[in-house]
Amino acid sequence: MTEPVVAPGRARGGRRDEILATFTRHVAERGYDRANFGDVASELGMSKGTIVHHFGTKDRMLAEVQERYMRRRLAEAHVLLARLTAPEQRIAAFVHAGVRYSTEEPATTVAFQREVVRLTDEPGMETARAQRDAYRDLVVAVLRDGEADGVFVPGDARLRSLQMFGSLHWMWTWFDPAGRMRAQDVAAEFCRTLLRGLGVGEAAVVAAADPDGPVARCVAEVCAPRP
Amino acid sequence: MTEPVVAPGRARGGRRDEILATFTRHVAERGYDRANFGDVASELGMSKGTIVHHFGTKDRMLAEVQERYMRRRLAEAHVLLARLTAPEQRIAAFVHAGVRYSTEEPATTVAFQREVVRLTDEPGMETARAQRDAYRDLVVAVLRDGEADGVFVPGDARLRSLQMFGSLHWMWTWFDPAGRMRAQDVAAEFCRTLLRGLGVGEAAVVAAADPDGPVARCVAEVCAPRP
DNA sequence: CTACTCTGCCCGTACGTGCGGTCAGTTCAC
DNA sequence: GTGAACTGACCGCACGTACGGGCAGAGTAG
Repeated sequence: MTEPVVAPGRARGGRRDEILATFTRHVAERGYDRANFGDVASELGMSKGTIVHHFGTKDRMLAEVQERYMRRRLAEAHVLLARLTAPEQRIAAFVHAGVRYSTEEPATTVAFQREVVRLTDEPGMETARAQRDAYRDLVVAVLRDGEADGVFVPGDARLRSLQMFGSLHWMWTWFDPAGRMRAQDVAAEFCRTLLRGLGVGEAAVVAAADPDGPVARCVAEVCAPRP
Repeated sequence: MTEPVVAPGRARGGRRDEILATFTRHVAERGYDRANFGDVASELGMSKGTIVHHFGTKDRMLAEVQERYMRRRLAEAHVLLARLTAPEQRIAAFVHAGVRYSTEEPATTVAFQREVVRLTDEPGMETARAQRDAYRDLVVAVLRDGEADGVFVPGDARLRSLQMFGSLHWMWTWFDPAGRMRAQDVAAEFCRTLLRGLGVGEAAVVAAADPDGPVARCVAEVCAPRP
């Protein structure tokens, strides 16, 4: 699950990343409130104090998880937007990417989605909230552009983005990466229903949703686990 | 916010309902883990012991919240299915009803949606889980029927139901019943995108999604706050 | 090379607090 | 009398975090 970071013994940055990864997994499994330093520390064979030394408080640890996650997602989103230009392809890419994360980095994704609500009010989450809003704005802009181009039927772009994010963010409650259903097939089905719902023609829908099509391949390249 | 139940003093069933309502609101606002007996009790001007006397444990309180909520939703769903027969109308009714709850009973709805995940594993939640599954099965059945009738384009009915529930269950993170946006308009937009995505013809889509149309009116009657 | 110091990583413990739940006992309606 | 509603004091525990110190490696003066 957690790849060996650098080498045994003293790794660059110490065990900081290791702590963060384990904490993330615990948040994913039990939620933030029930995740605690003691369990993380004992699982890693270290002291609670070590965690405090590296991160200070629990809040900040969660904030760091969220910020790291959103930073990667934002970076990838910009690359995808640069490579794909058709509105329906761009939307499809967001969906494929959103679903893909659930298998690629299940722990981080679930941890993020479980605790997004803390972005809205909790102090210290301003950065992560801004990142999340920026991401949503990217999607809204694509929906507006597509609408202006006549690719999507007129409608409320913000509501549509929320409808789309809802489907994706809810996945953590039912999707099992180890289950029978493949992530790509979920993405394809979601894409088809969504794009068709936006008024995209059937041929373009099928092409953009295809789990082996150009959009999905592009997403696979961009979102590949970093080397 | 909380309507005066019966009369001051000794109400039928004691203050049990009052406790449950306040607890529900606290769960909606802070989540289950951060909701505690002390705050509920002091807000109601009673002792913690009273709450324990009525409900035993915190788990059971949550279970009762979930079960009451799902019981009402299931009852209404059956009425709606009896009154509406066209697949696209039935799906639209589920969406309208789902959105409507967010304004009609914000506390209960948010409390339920925030903590649905506990239905999957936590013991003592079997009843609520069964109710939730039954509800989802109703939707899946409608999707399958519509598919068989040729109203919906072929696809994975279970995935589609999850896509739909995702959009609705996510609402608690962004929808503000007191905000500018009306629930009915959210429902209309969601309906339009979803039904169109299922392959329903444009005329039927517009009719079923109309916030003042027959489907919405039917839902309003059935889901009216009980007298 | 040696000795000394500085610094960042890490440990173990202890403290304070908040919370779920218990219990013995009181009040009150019937 | 009987039983339900209710109280308030109390317990035990889990958890976040503060704190003091240990230890190894880098830098530096001699």
